[in-house]
Amino acid sequence: MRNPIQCNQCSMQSICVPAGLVSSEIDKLDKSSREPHVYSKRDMVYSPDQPLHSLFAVKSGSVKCYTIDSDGKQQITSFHLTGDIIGMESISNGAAVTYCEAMETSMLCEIKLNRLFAQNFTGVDKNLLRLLSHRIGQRNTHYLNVVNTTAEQRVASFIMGLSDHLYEHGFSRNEFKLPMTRTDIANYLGLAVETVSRVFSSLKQKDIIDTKQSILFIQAPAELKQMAS
Amino acid sequence: MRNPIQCNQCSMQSICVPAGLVSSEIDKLDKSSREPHVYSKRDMVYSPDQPLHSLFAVKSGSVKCYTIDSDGKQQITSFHLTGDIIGMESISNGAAVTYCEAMETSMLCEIKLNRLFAQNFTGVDKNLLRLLSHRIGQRNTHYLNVVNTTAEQRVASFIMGLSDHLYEHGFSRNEFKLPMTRTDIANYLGLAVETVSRVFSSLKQKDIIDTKQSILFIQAPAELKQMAS
DNA sequence: TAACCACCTTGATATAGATCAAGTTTTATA
DNA sequence: TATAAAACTTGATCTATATCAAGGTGGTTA
Repeated sequence: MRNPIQCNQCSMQSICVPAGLVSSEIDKLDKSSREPHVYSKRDMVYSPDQPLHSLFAVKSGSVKCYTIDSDGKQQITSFHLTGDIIGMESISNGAAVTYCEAMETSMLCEIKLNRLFAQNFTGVDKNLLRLLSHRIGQRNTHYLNVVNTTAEQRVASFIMGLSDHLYEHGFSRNEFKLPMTRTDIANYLGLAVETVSRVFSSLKQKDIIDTKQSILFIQAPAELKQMAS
Repeated sequence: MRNPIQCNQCSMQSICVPAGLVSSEIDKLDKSSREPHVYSKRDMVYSPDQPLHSLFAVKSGSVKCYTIDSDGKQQITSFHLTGDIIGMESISNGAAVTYCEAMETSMLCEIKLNRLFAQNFTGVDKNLLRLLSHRIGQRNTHYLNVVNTTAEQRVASFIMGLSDHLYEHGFSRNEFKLPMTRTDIANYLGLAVETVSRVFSSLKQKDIIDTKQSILFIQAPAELKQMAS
């Protein structure tokens, strides 16, 4: 692709794993690690059991990770937006464990693990360790949001989570595009689509949020946070 | 404590993080890292926000990790038995994020992170990374077991999970002690105690399991596995 | 051994959210 | 731009599991 953003100019430097590298070392990364790959909506980044010895950094766009059980039912385990690193659960066995699919046109950088493991790339391991540790915490948080909570709490917490993430990555906190369908949100939160739709309607009626197409406006962030608690 | 088992004789060598160390390096571990600490029932291993720069290996017994939300409600996030390493989610910020409490008399080894990070302990980082990656996968699995599943599926899957874990650590696959109460199981699975009790009764009536005090017998492993699917 | 207490079980009832159904709006495609 | 398909919404009904209630069991301590 033309005009790729170099790692040392990338907005993701602080979160991307190669951040532990000094500038001179970035040149040692091979081309596929330096340049983002473009995925169109519904393109698959990886599939279960596929050998995988890389992480991927989401430079732009969004992806969803999901499993498909024995009777063909999809279960979404995570959504990832700009600034996320994905594929961490594959390190332990060198193979993908979920499907990972682009929800819209997205750019992802591949980060090859053998490069990170090379001895001369000091400081990376510790960074990477923190990243994985943080992800374990995030998985726990999502679990806590789904177990023993009402539909309204789950949806409120989901929206707040997106809002916080986007804000941390320089986007608006109270106005953003929802890249996933209601069906996907419902699946992710363990609810029926109809229930999610009803919660959205109810939040709109209370003037806590508003929507225009896929744009979401948070009108009463404090109330929403309260609900999410 | 008298007669501690040395790391190089420990049954947990293959899973414990210091496994990456050669024998001569084990002597470099300080005393607290070499000798297990004994916890009695209800003793706290760590509490939220407490500075934590160690992992803990469960050499024997069992612990539960839980959070307490703003209105005082406990939510169990994980149970850990012999062979588990705990505290991984604390690496990212150097502080515990949950309570960790012994469910019975238990022995835990403290593994200090700064020892693992020391350069001369090569091979450890990669091991540790695999361990964390595996834990992310486990968290996903637990989430999948709780979201969009029936009470019977959750309980069946929970029992199978325990059975598999114990078998992997040299214990009987079909006869073992449940160290946690029904209330704790219910909380962990996002169910009411009464529901868990009813599922146990129903499984007993179908001759799939049996119980005698806190001992659980799996009489029809195949059927149970089928239910768990 | 008694007696207390935590834990467990079973039954009756209530309810949050699933499912079923039908229409509306938005998005994609020719 | 027209048309089809996908996504979303709202209403009616059903159901799995929560909640409420009460009794039973086993384990611990004096």
